Amino acid sequence: MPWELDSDRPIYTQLMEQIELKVCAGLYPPGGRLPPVRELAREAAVNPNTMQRALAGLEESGLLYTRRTSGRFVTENQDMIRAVKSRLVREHTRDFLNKMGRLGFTHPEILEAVSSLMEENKNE
Amino acid sequence: MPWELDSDRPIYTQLMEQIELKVCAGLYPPGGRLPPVRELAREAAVNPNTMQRALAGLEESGLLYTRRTSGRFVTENQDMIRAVKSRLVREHTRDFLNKMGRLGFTHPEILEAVSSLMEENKNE
DNA sequence: CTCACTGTATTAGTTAACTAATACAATGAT
DNA sequence: ATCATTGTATTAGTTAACTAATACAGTGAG
Repeated sequence: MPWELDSDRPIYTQLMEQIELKVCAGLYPPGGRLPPVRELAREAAVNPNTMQRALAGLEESGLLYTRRTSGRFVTENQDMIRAVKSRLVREHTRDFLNKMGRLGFTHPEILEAVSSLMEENKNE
Repeated sequence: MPWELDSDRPIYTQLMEQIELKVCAGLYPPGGRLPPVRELAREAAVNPNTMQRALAGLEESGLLYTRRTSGRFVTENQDMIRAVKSRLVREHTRDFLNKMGRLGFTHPEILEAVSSLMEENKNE
């Protein structure tokens, strides 16, 4: 299946986010090998150069590393992965609180809104 | 002060969001007149054409309307404004739950994360 | 009437993102 | 040794977003 890509932000940014997410979720386990650039690009329905750029970005941050001719791998450093995950949690939560706050919601009201939407989607 | 603009998404989209937000928050009250395009553009530190595009978008959705030579106004239809606000709340909450879910968080864990970040920022 | 102010339209130019099509070098299996 | 596979680099072309600089038309106050 093609990846969920939004047309209103740079593709390579979204690719970085999605790969980061897959690593945090354990879909690409620590030390594990990723599919080749060309295959990832095909999978995401994206030009290989774009995927290459996304991967290079994640490599810069240390989450991935390359063995020149044998493939690209997830870091074995589980602490780093945990740190990325924590960062994402904080960012998402902070952004959410910020957006709701700007809409005039108080903290208790926010909790209420979250709970009620959870109730609605209990089945998932 | 210049508006909070992110460089990784189209400016006019962000302008639309921010104006929408100001309307929902009552900063631009129902039926009220907005500042002229040129002034809004100056305020946001953006080219007038870009601001014009954003405003045209919001007009298309019905949230704003124009009296050709005397200015641009917020709709008097308070139900529409309430509807927009509800939509935003739902979208933000849904997105947040989705992101946290992908990171492997259960519903109780999400509530916990929100509460704890609220505690941290009680002062705001 | 005149003039400043309103929204709108047009034309041109810049830049970044993305696609496309290759080419190269290193490795490892056969 | 050969050859397919790996990541990487290069060059070119397209498109959308944004800026820039004007020009136009209607309105309302003086």
